[in-house]
Amino acid sequence: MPETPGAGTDRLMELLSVSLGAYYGDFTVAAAAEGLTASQGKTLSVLRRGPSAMRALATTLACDASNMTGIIDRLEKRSLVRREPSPVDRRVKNVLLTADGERAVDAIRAGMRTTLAGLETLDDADRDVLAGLLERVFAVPDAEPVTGGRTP
Amino acid sequence: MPETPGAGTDRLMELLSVSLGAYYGDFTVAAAAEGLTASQGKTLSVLRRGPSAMRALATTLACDASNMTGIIDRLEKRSLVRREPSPVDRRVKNVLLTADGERAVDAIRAGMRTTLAGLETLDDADRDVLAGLLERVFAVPDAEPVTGGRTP
DNA sequence: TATTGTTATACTCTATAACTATA
DNA sequence: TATAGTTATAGAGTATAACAATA
Repeated sequence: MPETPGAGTDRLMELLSVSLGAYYGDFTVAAAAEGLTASQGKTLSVLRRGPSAMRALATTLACDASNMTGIIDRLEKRSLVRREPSPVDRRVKNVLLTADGERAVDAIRAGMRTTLAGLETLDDADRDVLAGLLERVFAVPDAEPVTGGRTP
Repeated sequence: MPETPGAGTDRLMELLSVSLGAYYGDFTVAAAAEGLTASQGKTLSVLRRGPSAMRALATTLACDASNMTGIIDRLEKRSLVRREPSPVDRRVKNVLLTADGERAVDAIRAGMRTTLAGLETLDDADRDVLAGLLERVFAVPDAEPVTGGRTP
């Protein structure tokens, strides 16, 4: 039972700030090597998981829907993504990655050498532990208490 | 001995990407609550560790020196930072946080409720483990092999 | 000569508001 | 009426190139 909630939190917040800052810097440099901005790279990364409507994309990227138009415009001009009208709702447009877009995402990931090198220093067990902790802290692990579940 | 280097790396990279997105989103919202952009908030956070010359600040924030002029201009206009000529080199200007600037940084950190809540789910032991792993992966643990060090 | 900070420029990102075409 | 995507606009971030002051 931690007596002082938030006691060791300050140090971890600082460490997260530095760590994720390093990750973000690495990502930005790798994206720039492909001639892409961080936002463009992030957009492509999200689309790597599958097609998405403009609105959903904006929600995922936590930006206003009006931004997506410009970002997707520029990516489409470079043939990295493609807009496609939804078959079920004529208002929505789905965005999908082209083959070139997939290649770009992979190139960015492969170009994150600092981060990759850092991860290589961990063995499989450590990776599992880190993954588990990150999931608990950030993935908000279906935190809702199951209806009717026990509350000791 | 990991037979397949990079095997479990993909999943971790994906997880880091999601974690960073969550952290950064939380930070951006908390900064916006103070009327600050993410870049401004990041700049203030860096200055929380101590004063810094314009050039050093740009290096830390991984952006061009010319950007800092505008960012610091806007922060200074709001009395969150102050420029001060260096006593030792008349070319350099040191930037320091004002009392209001310190308050703003603290408010941002306190406003990152999602991240703080996530960290609260960890007990002290877990926090130590996470901190240790992050340091190993990102802090670039003086990776250079000590000259003359053993290479088993 | 090299470096620090700044300016000028151009492009991208970002949110707000208003518009259109659907639903 | 409500929603998806777009446009217009304005402010902020970003890199490049050029500059003055200083080292």
